[in-house]
Amino acid sequence: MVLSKACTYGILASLYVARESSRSNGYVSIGKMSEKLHISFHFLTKILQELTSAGLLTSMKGPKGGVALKRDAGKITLLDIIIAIDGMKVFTECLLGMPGCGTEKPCPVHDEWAEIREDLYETFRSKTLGETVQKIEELDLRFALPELFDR
Amino acid sequence: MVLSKACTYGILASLYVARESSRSNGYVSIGKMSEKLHISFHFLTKILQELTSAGLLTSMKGPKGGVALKRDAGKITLLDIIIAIDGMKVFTECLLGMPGCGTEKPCPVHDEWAEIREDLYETFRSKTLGETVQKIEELDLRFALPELFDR
DNA sequence: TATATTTAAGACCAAATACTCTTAAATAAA
DNA sequence: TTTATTTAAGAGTATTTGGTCTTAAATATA
Ligand code: SF4
Ligand code: SF4
Repeated sequence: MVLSKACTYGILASLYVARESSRSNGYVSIGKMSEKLHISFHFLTKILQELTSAGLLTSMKGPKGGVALKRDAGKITLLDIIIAIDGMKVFTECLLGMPGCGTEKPCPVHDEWAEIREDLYETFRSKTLGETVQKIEELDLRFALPELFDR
Repeated sequence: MVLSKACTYGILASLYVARESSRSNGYVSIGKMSEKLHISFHFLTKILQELTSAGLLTSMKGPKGGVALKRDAGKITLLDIIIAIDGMKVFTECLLGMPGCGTEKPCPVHDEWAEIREDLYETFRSKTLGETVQKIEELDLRFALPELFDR
């Protein structure tokens, strides 16, 4: 698996928050979100805390509390989320897991792997939450586990 | 990490076996191989057992025993090794870990991910152990952990 | 045939990841 | 100001992956 489970949940949740705030603006409840996305509340909370401390979300406690995007949805990319949760290693790690190996004395699959890694990076870097949510609405794409949130 | 540790070790070991048999033909000792590649003997043994039961290697017990390629090095691809150890899931799995999601109602990154996955598959499918070993010799590439085997 | 060598098999242990639970702190609203 | 609600923090548990160790079986060779 390229991304950790926590990271994929983080992406799905961020998209959910971006989508909700584009409608109702205000804080999005983690409890409600966890039900809609079918992700364990406590686990999701912890993941969102990472995004908050990374400066991508803000949170508020108490009734009507929850999380919200800190920047505009058009200014946060999927890459931002991934780096905050899994780190850059996703895009720098070696395919064959060799330490200290690089371009000077590469292994036989380095060139292809470096290119694929670059493609992945570019894919995430070029997608903002805003654009992605828009695409989801337009094309009726899915971004939740089995049952998509009702409406 | 795209490939499991076991899988990367399996690839490195297969290349080692292919390289050795191109010189000395006969069985390659797992003990010696584990020293040269700096991989734990017992762990390596277990991995090679998987490759043996997958029909990629043959083994022989006793003095002068070890493992050898079952088919010609030009007839075994890196993909064969990967499928034997990690399975096809490497190339079919969803980037966002969504179950039962496919092309009919895809998520916003499906197209890019499907293409990247396909590139990866093609990279491994197109590389035989034979060709790869040849490339290693010609270009003096590395395929062992820190210390490459001495000669 | 006896012995040393080597893989096979599987139990076992360790570390990382995934997930849960409890308690505390903040805050909105009654 | 009291209470209900909600996130924060961190301890605790489960599962998966990575790795070790022990014992058995095969076989070459002395
Ligand atoms: S050369 Fe191969 S082994 Fe080395 S970093 Fe690149 S992909 Fe990894
Ligand atoms: S559409 Fe997205 S979530 Fe669904 S299988 Fe493809 S990559 Fe995964």
